[in-house]
Amino acid sequence: MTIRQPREGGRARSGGRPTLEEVAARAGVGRGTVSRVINGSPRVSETTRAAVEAAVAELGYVPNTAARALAANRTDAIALVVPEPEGRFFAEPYFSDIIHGVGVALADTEVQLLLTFASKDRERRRLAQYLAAQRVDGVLLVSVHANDPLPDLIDDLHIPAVVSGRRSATEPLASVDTDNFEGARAAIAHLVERGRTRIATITGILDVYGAQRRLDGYRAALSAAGIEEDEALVEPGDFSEEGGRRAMAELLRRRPDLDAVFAASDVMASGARQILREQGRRIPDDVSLVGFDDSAIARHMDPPLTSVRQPIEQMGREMTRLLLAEIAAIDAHRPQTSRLLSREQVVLPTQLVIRSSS
Amino acid sequence: MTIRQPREGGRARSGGRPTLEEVAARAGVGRGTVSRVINGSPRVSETTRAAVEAAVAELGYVPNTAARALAANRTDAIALVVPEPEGRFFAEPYFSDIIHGVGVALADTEVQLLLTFASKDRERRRLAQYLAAQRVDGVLLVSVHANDPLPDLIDDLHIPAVVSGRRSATEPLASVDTDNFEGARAAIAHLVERGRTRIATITGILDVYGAQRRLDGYRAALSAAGIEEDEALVEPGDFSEEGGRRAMAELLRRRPDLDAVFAASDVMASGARQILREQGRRIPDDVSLVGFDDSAIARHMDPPLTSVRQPIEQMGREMTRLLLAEIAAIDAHRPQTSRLLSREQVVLPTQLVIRSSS
DNA sequence: ATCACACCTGGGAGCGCTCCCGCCGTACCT
DNA sequence: AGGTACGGCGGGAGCGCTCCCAGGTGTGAT
Repeated sequence: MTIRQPREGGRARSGGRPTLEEVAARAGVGRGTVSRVINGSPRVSETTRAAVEAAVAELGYVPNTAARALAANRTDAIALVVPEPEGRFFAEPYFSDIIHGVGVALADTEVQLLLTFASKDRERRRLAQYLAAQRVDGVLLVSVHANDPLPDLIDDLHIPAVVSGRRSATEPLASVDTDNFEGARAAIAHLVERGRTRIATITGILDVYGAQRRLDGYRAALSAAGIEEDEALVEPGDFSEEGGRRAMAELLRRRPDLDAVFAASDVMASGARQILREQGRRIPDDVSLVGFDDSAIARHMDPPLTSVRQPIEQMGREMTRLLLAEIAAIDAHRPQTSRLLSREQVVLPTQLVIRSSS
Repeated sequence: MTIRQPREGGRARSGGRPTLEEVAARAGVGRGTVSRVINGSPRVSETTRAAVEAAVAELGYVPNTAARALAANRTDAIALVVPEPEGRFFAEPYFSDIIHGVGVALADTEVQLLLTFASKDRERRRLAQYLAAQRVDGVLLVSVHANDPLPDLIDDLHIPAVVSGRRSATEPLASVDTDNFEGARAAIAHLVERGRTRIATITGILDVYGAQRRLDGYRAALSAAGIEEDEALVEPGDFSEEGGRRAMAELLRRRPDLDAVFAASDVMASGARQILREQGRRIPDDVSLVGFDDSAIARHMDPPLTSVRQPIEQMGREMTRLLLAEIAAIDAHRPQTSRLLSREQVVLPTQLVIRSSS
């Protein structure tokens, strides 16, 4: 007969960290009780709780997340998935604000945020694997294009998810979006009020639903003002500065008499401004310029840019709130209960910030 | 006698994902064999391997990371800890490049990168908890100040860690750094060569070791050139644009006759340039300007900025390489083996990129 | 034909936790 | 006094995996 040696508690790295059982022994209680204290269950007497807490403090006990995840089937982590290359991620203040909002919403929870990039196809596949391996309880998806298969894939995996910016009018996932239509409409109405009549627009990438909605708002406002549409005044951009320059040059070529430009992003407005300057147009005397996002660029532009503010940080907060709610809902569900997830669609208002460019 | 119902496989969320056991049954082999195949062990016959792989594919099996982490005591994840507020993180191209390098080094591993911010004290504590909970196998620390307790804390936890930028000449942790001294020395030597003699410097935050080294290099180069030191030509900045402006103004006030400025970062150089312009100094005719980092700012400045390039992406790669090596080393160690971690110190060379500002 | 040895393989034990069943004791009712 | 709740608690079972031992099978040497 062979006596098996106990396995030496995993790898050397475990470094002899205390376990639940050790805390229980120290406090003179059972494992279950310690677990209840750790998880804040009310079904523990005050005295016992105090004893356990003392033992936890003395031993410097920290629950092992892997064990907890395995036993409870939850990870207390959510992922923010960015389907863009790192470069763009860092370039756009948008992401910084979103993350900040998420951070705020997570501040008084125990939930950890993971950042994941998934621009290339290979990374996509890895991400799918990652999610299937149940490493997170839910997913926040930002900057999703209309034809991106990722959201549906995530949905198929039955992983709670919230997207920022609907992909279409009938977004099947829970989403948080800003009122792009109304924001654009207000911007144009403002230009009309200023007496502008030949108002051009540089659109975003139109397979992004929000960009499409901004264009819709532009059109609606013109028609409401009784101004006839003119396709020569609409030029697609790609949300980049270079795209803004290109589109602006093209618009000026086609309609040298334009008297206002609505760019679907501040970055594009900045590009447009360069071209206007180069061609000797004064802003706002000759041409009014309005952007979208109200980013730092808008405030620092010369002249300061009128822009449509999106409450991006709030979007981050809302997304997180929705996601945590979805996760909680699933947790509460027993299999027999019918699955009526909210799939809430939140639309946040925009606000026109008027500066001297218009 | 009561028959206990089996526990229904955790929560509803588990969504009936296949387990190792199910794959084993399907392939007609034992658990151990499937595990070996999944982990690429060579001790499996070709036929068996094929059968298992088929079963894995059919069932769409993905190993559960929590279970694996618990059993093997490793998570296959590392954390990049940024002890700065999100804002600065996004503002500095530095981080973007580091992350890119890390991504490259991780590309053909199964290791996942987590991004963590820990600027405020509260976040620090949470981070410590997080790390103690063994959620990552190791930590990359960037942008560490000399007096930051975080690294030592992490070291006490016996978690493998690599810092970017030593905190002192005798950094106890493994580290990757650039040769700040030599970079600064070369920049000054270049200015001397250009015939400049009254060379000022705007330093970084001097409790950052790298900033101190740049100042040391500045001094060494001057003394090597036989130029007498003049403390009126040294003004501390804080790595910000505003700090650069402030320091430049102060330098011009004290020494209106200066003929060159070496700024310890491109951002500060950009601030300095504004003040030089405002005061009517021509660059480089009246004053030569040199920066540090060779960031995008340097290339886009008017005139383009001479700057010391740091191989930041390579730093990210090196850091990751060191960290993975440390983790592997610990993994291989049995407790009885003495702990001789390398604690390697890598110093990467810098390169002076000469443009028209000098 | 026998033995030694390699190579594969199955499955027990255990990682540290959560969940839940059922026991114990006390307080309250009849 | 006995019965009945109920809050508090202990500990068994199990989450899905890895590790490792022992056993089986096949090969080549004796």
